[in-house]
Amino acid sequence: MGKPSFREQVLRVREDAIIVAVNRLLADKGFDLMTVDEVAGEVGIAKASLYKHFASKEALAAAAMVRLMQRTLAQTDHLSARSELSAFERVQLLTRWALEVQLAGEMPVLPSQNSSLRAELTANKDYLDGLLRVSEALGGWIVQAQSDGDIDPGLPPEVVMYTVFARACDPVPAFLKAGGKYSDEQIVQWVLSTCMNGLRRR
Amino acid sequence: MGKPSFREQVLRVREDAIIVAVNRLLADKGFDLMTVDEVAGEVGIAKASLYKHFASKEALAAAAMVRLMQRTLAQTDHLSARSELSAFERVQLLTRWALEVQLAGEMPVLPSQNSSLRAELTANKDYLDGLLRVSEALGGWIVQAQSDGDIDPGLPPEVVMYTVFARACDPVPAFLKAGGKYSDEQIVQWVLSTCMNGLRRR
DNA sequence: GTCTATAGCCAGATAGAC
DNA sequence: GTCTATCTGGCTATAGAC
Repeated sequence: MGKPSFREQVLRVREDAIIVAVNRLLADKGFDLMTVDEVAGEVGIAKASLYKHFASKEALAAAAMVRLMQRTLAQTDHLSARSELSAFERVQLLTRWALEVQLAGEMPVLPSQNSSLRAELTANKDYLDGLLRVSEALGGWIVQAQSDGDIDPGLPPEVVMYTVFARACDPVPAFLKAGGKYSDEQIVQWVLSTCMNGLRRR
Repeated sequence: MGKPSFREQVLRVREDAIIVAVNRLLADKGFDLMTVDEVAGEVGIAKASLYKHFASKEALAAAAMVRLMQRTLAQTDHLSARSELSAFERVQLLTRWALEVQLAGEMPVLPSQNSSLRAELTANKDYLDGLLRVSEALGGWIVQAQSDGDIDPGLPPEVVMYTVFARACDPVPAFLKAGGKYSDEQIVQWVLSTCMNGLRRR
């Protein structure tokens, strides 16, 4: 475990640039319409060079998803550290963050049906590890919010968790944004409140 | 406008079979992963014969969307005719119907980014007409439910409408179904209640 | 209108020189 | 590791016989 050489650092920076480009293209056009040529063009290297870093198009997408998981985990840790927040507020702020990322055009979206993609993700240890840790933190908040009386205790925690996760690919914000009539903040508030009010104890 | 000949009726039945197959495949794999060969195989005719009925893969998908719109419109008319229902109940029952169609694996889903597909749909008079009529009916119910005090009057009707439409492609039901722990009816109830409670006046 | 056979194209992946 | 040039496979769409 010696310190990375200068050459290794350059490589790392280039791979980061690739992943950022993939992330943006996935958010913009989705997996199927994104071509490897576009990724190479965006980064400014030849397609063959891309394949020296990542073995396949699926591997590119998986790398973007790993990055998303790391960002999500960082946000989760940040919210956990804010001791003044209730569990419900943590759930709400994580959902808000996801909506903001989506409206900023930085939320990669994958087709849930593609099996080769699923195989790549379920074989990716970094992705699974990040997903697990996010789920554990969010699941803990949900259970706490239910015992606090903020979230309906009649809902299984996993239903609440999926509902929150699903906000990351909710088509409503993009539709409202396309209409051009409302600010991003206004859109976030409406979608967030309708989501969270639906989970509240009645 | 003479009555259709036997030959024309046979053709019509065959085209219906094609559209049903396309609908199922779209629900199952989505537009990009669906191949025209699969459609032909499902119907049991040669691919070239398909192209005598529909000019392109996009036209196939558009036909499936027209069928969906017609089904939705029929459901809308049916709910309008039930005079014992409140506007809010009509909104709720239409949403429930969409969730049930989705869980039955009959909800075709198209990539919203694909531009050739968008062009095909926005050029299709039957589709646009159906969409308009559904929107008018649903929009009327929403405004009525707001003045009845059932739906939050602070939400623009279009926000409510998009939120309802979005249930048709909500990933949460499929996730819960994949878990295998709950019945379809239980899943529908949870997703429906969290959605509608989020729209309610508080 | 139905079929078989094939054209044409595009995108993922690779060969091989540097 | 980067490049140019190329291979390969699969998919949409069509030609042409019946």
